[in-house]
Amino acid sequence: MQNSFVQEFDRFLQEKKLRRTPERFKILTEIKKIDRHFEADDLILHLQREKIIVSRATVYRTLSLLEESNILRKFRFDENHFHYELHPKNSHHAHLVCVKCGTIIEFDDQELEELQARICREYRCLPVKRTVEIYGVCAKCRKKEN
Amino acid sequence: MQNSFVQEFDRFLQEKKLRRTPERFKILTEIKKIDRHFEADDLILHLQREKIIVSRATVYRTLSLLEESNILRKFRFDENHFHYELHPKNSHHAHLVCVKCGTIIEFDDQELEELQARICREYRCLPVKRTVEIYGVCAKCRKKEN
DNA sequence: AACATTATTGAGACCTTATCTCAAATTAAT
DNA sequence: ATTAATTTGAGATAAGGTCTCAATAATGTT
Ligand SMILES: [Zn+2]
Ligand SMILES: [Zn+2]
Ligand SMILES: [Zn+2]
Ligand SMILES: [Zn+2]
Repeated sequence: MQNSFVQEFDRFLQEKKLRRTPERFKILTEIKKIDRHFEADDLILHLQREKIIVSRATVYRTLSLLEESNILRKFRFDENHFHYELHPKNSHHAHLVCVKCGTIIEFDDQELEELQARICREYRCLPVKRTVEIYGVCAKCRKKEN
Repeated sequence: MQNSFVQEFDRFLQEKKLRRTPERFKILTEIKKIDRHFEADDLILHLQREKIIVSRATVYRTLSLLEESNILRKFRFDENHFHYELHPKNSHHAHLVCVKCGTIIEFDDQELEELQARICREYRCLPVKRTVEIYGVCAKCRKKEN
């Protein structure tokens, strides 16, 4: 089941007549080892630590491909870099982000599914995706403050 | 009523013991002339056209102050620059963004108010703000495609 | 009004993140 | 093995925004 990402990527590359290079698979394999949300820099560090030598350009290019193939989801919180996460199929979710410590809590957003559908119907818009982020001070940080 | 933004900013600056410089007010005045959403670059262009000479650094610094004083709201859509808009008090709204032409449609998100409250209660989180963006292909762009 | 104090400004350097360029290396088809 | 087309890596470049610091200007005090 974890490995299905590799198969999926493989299929994607074949379909698009792109090449199945070792670099691409090494990167995906490393991503699987990282916990849910990560940034490009995290990934580059992980690769370096594992002595997997891949250029920064290739990392970014592969991230794009993984996004295109719906294996990764790309997010932007209030910072100026992106976050990525392995895309759990069929499971849209939204984020609760602590403005103090940066902790990201995920929550299910079934009712947002309906909101999106309704709004798009109303404006005759073809829905593509959505981002829903709530920012606040998490329980831990609130304790610390008091 | 439009002018209340200036008064509000004035009050904010006084309270924070910041200085009420001509630059700051010229920038806010220019912002009021721009339609709803704008980017820093838009603003800088507008100022140049009106021969209002203010440095880029000051524009950015003033934008921060205006955000801090809740006169502006700062957004990031899927691009890598920010959007700003005059913050219509008490009127939260969310955005529907066309992925083809970039058109931004605003919609009311009263029901998201409740979602935010509920989620924050659940995670004992103190809500600060939220961003809700739906991306899709707008009616116009869909027509063009067919 | 002049002074002292402190904040603000502007010009350009700098930073971060990400993308682009192009020659060299690799893949995959024949 | 040969060939054609894609991919890679190193470093240049771009975009967007922030920082630095000397010069300037606002405010409070006399
Ligand atoms: Zn926190
Ligand atoms: Zn997530
Ligand atoms: Zn459109
Ligand atoms: Zn808006």
